[in-house]
Amino acid sequence: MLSKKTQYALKALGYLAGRYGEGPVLISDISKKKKIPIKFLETILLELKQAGVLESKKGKGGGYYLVESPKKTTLAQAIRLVGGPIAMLPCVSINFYEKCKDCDEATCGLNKAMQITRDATLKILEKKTLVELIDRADPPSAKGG
Amino acid sequence: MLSKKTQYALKALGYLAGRYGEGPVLISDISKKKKIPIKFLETILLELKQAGVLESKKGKGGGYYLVESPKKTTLAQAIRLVGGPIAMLPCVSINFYEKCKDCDEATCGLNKAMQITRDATLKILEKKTLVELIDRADPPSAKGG
DNA sequence: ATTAAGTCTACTTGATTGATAGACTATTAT
DNA sequence: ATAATAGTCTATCAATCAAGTAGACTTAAT
Repeated sequence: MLSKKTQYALKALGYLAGRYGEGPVLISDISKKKKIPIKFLETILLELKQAGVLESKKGKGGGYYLVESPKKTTLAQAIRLVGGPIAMLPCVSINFYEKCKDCDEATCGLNKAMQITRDATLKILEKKTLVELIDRADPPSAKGG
Repeated sequence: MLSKKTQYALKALGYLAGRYGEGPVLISDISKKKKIPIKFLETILLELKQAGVLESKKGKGGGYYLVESPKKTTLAQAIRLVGGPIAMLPCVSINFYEKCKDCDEATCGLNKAMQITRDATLKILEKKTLVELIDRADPPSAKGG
């Protein structure tokens, strides 16, 4: 299960993806539209900025925006930025690998099964991008309504 | 990430799968061979018994054993028994479904992406069984060593 | 200077995780 | 019967993490 934080991050990224190219978007705007507690959202966006996917501008006319086109960032990348591992076990994680303390990976059946699962998951999440997260009920340049 | 508890459960099930048909296996045996804290293991095995996959016998010659052949229980079932959902989001879970409070599933891109991921994961975990978890370095009827 | 808006530090609260202790109950063998 | 064996139940504990909140601080535009 993805944490609430990760879910919020993905929602926020999806919203910013829909506003890509329109300049900075207010935290408060994202918070309202995506129903994310604003203070919590602040810390998440900051983290995403420090990770390099977002940029920000302070002061009037400020806000957050995607550094690159939404199609450049995959869902796998996005999840890892805030949510950590995608694999189901540390001994099978690519980016957060940790050796199993008490078992031999060469002979461990669980390890093998989870590796196969991880590969299948990654195959999907590395193909999908932030573009997928743009809400169809939330058009790119909505002016009215 | 699977919790420690779930990992322990899968290891224990794998061990019992390798001993299937040999009668009851001591908790202390599983604990030693799989390096699982015995008191923690007790609660896990009890849970698995209450879920119906294990049976137990008290007193001398007692222990735990699989109710059915290991090939009858899939990894998906095993994980759900102790670890809860397999899906990455509640709104996409089959066995632990919860409606998204603040978004419409019909138009939510995240929902769609996670559904596809879930299907791919399940396709694997519903095909693999406890047989896969039998340790190749831990032969079914080891007498020596 | 004033206002707008992001940034940083520091909590708080509650739940979950991982683990342990000890008493209790059922079974087997003597 | 009784002792030994082995699972069962109740209770607890410390540590961590998740989720959310508060408020002071910095930067930029007008």
